[in-house]
Amino acid sequence: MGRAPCCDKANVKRGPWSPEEDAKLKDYIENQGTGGNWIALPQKAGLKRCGKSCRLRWLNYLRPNIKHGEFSEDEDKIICSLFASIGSRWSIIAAQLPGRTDNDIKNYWNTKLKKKLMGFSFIHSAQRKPHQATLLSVLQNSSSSSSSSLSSPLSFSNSSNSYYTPHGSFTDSVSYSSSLLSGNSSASANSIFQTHQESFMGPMQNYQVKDGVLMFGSEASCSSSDGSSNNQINRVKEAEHGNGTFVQQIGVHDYLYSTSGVEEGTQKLMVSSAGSISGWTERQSGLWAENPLDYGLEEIKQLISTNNCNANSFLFDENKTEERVVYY
DNA sequence: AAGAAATGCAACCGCTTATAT
DNA sequence: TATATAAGCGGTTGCATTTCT
Repeated sequence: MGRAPCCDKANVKRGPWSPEEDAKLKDYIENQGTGGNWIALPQKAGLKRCGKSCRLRWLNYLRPNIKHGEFSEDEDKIICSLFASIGSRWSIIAAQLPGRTDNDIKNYWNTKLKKKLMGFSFIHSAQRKPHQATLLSVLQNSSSSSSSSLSSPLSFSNSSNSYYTPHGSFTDSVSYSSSLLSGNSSASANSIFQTHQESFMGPMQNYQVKDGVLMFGSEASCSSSDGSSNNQINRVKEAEHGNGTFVQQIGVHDYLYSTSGVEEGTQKLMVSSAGSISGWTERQSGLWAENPLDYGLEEIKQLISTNNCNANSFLFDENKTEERVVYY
């Protein structure tokens, strides 16, 4: 037996919202708030809508500071890089782009950004080896404007000995991740990561999935060759230390997290199966490979195609043969 | 100019997760 | 601890608009 529907679908209006409905919802929420109960809200606000529909309308369209319109190059970079690291976790990606909604980003990715990336690949595929085209260069070259420094909360680099380092507003997600890291595993995220692990070759060899945690780098290389010590890595433990910091134990190694920023050492990126991203200070050097997120275009393409592997909606429609000729 | 195809995006659906009881 | 319910989320759909033939 399935769960009860959230509303009586026969008695709720569906489809596009009218300006009058928008005004009613906006007025009500601005004056009364949501009251923490979306299900009851439409009746109170005098709307013949499902609570879920109201919530969606508010979050995606009516709430203040929503940014509509063109995405900037910096936003493109953030979206692509995060997609490459965590997949289609749109809400997490949206959290790094103030004013953007997950729905907006999802639509933008599906309709434009994917094509932008792949279109670049089409242009350059005859000029360079696939793995030489990093994500960064793709984005930079696909833009007429070249920005040397980014104002985004993420920094990017395609040089050696550099990292994709969460900082600035990204530290927000550290505290966010601390809750997610506590064992909520997402099957879909796991499967995505595992699929990626199988799919990625070359530059992406330097990460692995361990007990639901995607780990960039070459941790396996520090394990004993017989693999026995791998078992020690499998358990993730964490302990709150107050004042915004906590220590996470991954097998035999401890990592210090801080909501106030990374204090010392080398910043690293970890993505848990729940999709959280954390920067941390590595206490023990030599565990991780460099450039964990210096994704090549091929990896992005693989990722895109893997995410759509069972769908007719692969990046390019089967009927659109022009692009397919390039890649297959 | 008209019809077809492609595109973009708002909204819906249903599953998962979080929370209250 | 188990169960019920609401919220959150990502995938998908449907329709209006734009572009192509």
